[in-house]
Amino acid sequence: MSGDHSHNDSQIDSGSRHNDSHKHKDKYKDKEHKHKDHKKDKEREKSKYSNSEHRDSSDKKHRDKDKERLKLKDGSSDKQKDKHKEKKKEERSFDGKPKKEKENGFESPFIKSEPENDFYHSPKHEKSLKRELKKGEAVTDGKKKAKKEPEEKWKWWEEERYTDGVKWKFLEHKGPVFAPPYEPLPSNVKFYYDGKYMKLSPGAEEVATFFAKMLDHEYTTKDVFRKNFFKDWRKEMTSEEKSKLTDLNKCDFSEMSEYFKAQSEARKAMTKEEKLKIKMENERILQEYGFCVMDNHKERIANFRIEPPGLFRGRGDHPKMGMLKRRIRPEDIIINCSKDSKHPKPPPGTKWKEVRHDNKVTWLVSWTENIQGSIKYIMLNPSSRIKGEKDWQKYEMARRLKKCVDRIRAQYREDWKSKEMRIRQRAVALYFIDKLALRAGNEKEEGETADTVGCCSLRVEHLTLHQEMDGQEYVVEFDFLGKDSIRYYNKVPVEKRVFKNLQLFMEDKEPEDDLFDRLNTSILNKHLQELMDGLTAKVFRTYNASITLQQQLNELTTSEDNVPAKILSYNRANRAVAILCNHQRAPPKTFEKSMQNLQTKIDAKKEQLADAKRELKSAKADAKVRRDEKSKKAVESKKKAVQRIEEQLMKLEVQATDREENKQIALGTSKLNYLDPRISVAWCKKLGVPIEKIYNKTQREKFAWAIDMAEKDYEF
DNA sequence: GCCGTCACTTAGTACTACTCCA
DNA sequence: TGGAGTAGTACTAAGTGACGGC
Repeated sequence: MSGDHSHNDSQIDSGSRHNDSHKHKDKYKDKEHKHKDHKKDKEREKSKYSNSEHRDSSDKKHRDKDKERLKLKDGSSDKQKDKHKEKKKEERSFDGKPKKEKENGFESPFIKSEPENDFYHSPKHEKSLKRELKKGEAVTDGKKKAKKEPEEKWKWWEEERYTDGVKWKFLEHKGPVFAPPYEPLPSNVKFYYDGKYMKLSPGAEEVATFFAKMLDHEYTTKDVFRKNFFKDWRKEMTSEEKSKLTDLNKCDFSEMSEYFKAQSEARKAMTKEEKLKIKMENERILQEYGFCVMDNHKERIANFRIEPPGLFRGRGDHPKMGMLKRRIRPEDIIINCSKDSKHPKPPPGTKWKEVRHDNKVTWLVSWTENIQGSIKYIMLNPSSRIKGEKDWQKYEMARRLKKCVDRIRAQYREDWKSKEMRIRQRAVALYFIDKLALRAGNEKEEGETADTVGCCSLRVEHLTLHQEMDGQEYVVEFDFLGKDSIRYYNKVPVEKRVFKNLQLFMEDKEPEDDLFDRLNTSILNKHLQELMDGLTAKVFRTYNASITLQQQLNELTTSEDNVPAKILSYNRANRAVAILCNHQRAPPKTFEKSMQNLQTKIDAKKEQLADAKRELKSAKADAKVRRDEKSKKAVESKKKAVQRIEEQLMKLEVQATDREENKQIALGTSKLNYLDPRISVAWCKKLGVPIEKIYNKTQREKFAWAIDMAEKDYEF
């Protein structure tokens, strides 16, 4: 962590999703949130796609103990062979100099493309799928798979980038995949109202099945959920149904629920052949709809399926939980592609809402959802050029912050003393964002979402000031619900001046009043913009996460450690970041059981080790008496056995420690979104840890740019 | 300067497919 | 070989922040 950046373990221990209820703010207005139709069409129509256009610390106890243990054996065999090909010595800059103009012949290239496509489209691929299933070979990580990865990947990071907001010049795709139509229930699956069988109309039946599918979920017991569901369900009923079905409590969905459970079981029990058939069909759909062509390159689409209808499941105490998420039809869909591409066709007898050609945006398909009125998009996979460039840019921005963060910190410390309240508030808020990695905290429309806050939207009730606590002075106790209604709980000692300011901000205020009443994210970001070009509140999160990882890796790992020890340390560094960013998860349902199993394994291994040691001892004694070759060999083999078991035991123990420490912490979020991948790549290269130990296949694809460009001496 | 809209990133969870071990 | 446990993936909600109009 940077400088005084510390956080409290209590953050995780007590962290959980909470259902606080809060009073409403006056300033919120009760407005219908509706989106107007898009306006800039004319402008968009003007877009040109000419090719000639420019291309432009609680861990410490464990840590020491485990390290000691792991140091015992250095798996020198684990040392990675230096397989990295020679690369440019200089680190490439994001704004790197333009390379040679690339020729762009944007004729519809769905068919032609990289070698991998040929593979996927060939009968050979189908055969290989079948073979895999037959052999039970994994279509995941591992040696077998590694061979299949195409040799030549497009290195977009070595090419020139577009400027002036142009995202692409050619874009062709097949449009979205719609949710399958509703299949009515078989006649033997019945719905009962007030104990009596009732045949539902298809529309009402479909919505009823959404509820039935969730019957075992806690959601369906919540009043808000039930109320919203029933209200929306009634809208789908015939007038006759409406008059009869007036009380949700009298509705009996149990047969439906049983039917879906049985279906799910049947799916699990399918034969290999049936499963293969489904797999192949999915693969076919993926091949047809899962890729697009963007500027002569075939790119993977992230979410090409339209969200199916169902019941809205908000997070936390969401006022709209249970509402009906309606079915999206072609008439709701806006297609975005280039003029000169082969436009996707709507299903027979239907029309798209609109086909537009806006190359200033990255999305392929969009529609407006009915719950919040927000727009949903189909976009490209994280491994695509368009996402990768943005990611790279994000980390470059964070690195720029690194260069001026001292000046910014000095400035906000100075501002704590300002005569102006708004400046003091801004400075204290920025201090929290920097020190605690809090999110900016945009204002939210009341009644539309769960009551969650970020830094700028903190209320008086979210903080408790302690002049002294647990032997520390000026402690601020935070307790609020952040994004996704994840609880943020932390006790932080702050500087006296911050403490005094907070007292001032809270003076004469009610608990539900804003802590920073003279501040919002727009004001804060405008100020940050003045301090550094492009700086916003969220850059601090990226910066602090990445710098923390780098510092922790330096602190925790040495080249003498063996690979498992290094990985344990990496996970601990990753964990420090996850704690800083408050990335939590619900403990896995099977956690206790799996820990028990692991402990059983450890105990058995210990016994096995004791046995092996005894055998070694007796073999030694035997060899001493006999003094022949045979007994010498026996001693050697027993020694090896002991060694092998010790290694196995160590591995299990490391696994147990790692799992225990990860119980409530989600490492994935920070790894994927906050940690400059070049830090991890450089660390792997420097310490001889295979990159596969840190990043799985998907992650390696996302971070291909970093894996290719970062050398072992890379510094964030 | 405020507000609404839009585009895009970040987030946790549910489900599925795979691995490993008896 | 089958089942339990887990890692990986798909899904989609919930944030951030830019921008334009009034």
